[in-house]
Amino acid sequence: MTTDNTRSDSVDPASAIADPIDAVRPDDLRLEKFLPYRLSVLSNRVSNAIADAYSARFDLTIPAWRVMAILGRFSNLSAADLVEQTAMDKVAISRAVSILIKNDYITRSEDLADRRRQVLNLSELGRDVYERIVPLAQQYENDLMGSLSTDERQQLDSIIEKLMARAQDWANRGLID
Amino acid sequence: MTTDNTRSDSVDPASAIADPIDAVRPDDLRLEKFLPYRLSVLSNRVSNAIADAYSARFDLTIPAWRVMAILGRFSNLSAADLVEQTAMDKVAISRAVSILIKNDYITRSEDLADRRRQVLNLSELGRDVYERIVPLAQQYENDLMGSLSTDERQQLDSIIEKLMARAQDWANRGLID
DNA sequence: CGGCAGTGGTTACAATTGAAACCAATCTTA
DNA sequence: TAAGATTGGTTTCAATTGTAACCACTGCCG
Repeated sequence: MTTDNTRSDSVDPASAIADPIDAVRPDDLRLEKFLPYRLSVLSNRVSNAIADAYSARFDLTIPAWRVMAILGRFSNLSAADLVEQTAMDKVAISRAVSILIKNDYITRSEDLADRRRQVLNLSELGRDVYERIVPLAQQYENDLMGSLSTDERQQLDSIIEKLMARAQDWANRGLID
Repeated sequence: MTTDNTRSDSVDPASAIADPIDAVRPDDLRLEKFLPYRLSVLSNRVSNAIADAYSARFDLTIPAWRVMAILGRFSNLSAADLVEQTAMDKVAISRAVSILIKNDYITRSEDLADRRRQVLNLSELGRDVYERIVPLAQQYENDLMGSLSTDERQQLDSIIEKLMARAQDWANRGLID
């Protein structure tokens, strides 16, 4: 029996004549309007759909795909470079790289100048796969963007930048308190 | 040595005089412009910041907080009702509920009409905590929204709805192929 | 009624993720 | 050039999450 909570059980009798709008707790939080919640649901839906597509077609996880996406554009990167470019942490990179090597999608070679570093590149097979994934990814992107007007696409772009910057502040300066 | 991949190694000599713009592979994918990636990074940053705040102050995970947020507004819900309202699956709900009960934030009672169902409500303690979390959540929301103009807030709202609907389509109709 | 399909919810187990410890190589500085 | 600090990357172990199987109960149909 889903019932709205009214204030009836906690309201002070003296204010019982208050405006009816008060019948809904003024500072309840509507989860479905709460931005962090909505972002999370949206992002999960999108990511899950795409993850399914990649794994079905190429046996790739999203982290592994991200690494491929970067290595498709830039060559001779180290794992640390990938950390910079992907917003993933080094453990995730390490795991993605080891999967990709097992699949022969990328190659790893020592950096003779600094023997801690490993130099990563797409293999030929990896390049082939990359060239087949990119259109698929773009198809998803286009399909999403297709639900927006040209104006909305620009708006979204700039809105995301602003929100990202704000959330980044939180991480840097410490949280709101 | 981070080097841009140019087409120099794969370009056909006959087209070497092509427009210089062609020096960047035309169908590379720029991860940092790719909407699913950006959504994921943004959502994770926001969620992590908030999760830290909730867990530090109230020992609550995000799933548990979502359950509280719903129970703060609606009473006498079953776990199945929560599934409907939160976009979480029933296992996640079950786990969140058991944590909340352990914390004495919610109460669980049998539904005599249907003995499979459990009726969930905030406890008094839970209501107190709820009333302290809501302002915190709103502070995060306001802080995020504070980086946007009034117009942008409306735009974002409608853009999210559209993207959500599209992503929902993917889940329903099966993926793009 | 008796059987069986469907619902509400939990449990068990595997896969994924995160944090910290760790190893190896390099850099710094005395 | 030896000692400690730093960097690059992997491993280990615990916590979180996802999937499937499961149990208990209800509701339907013969």
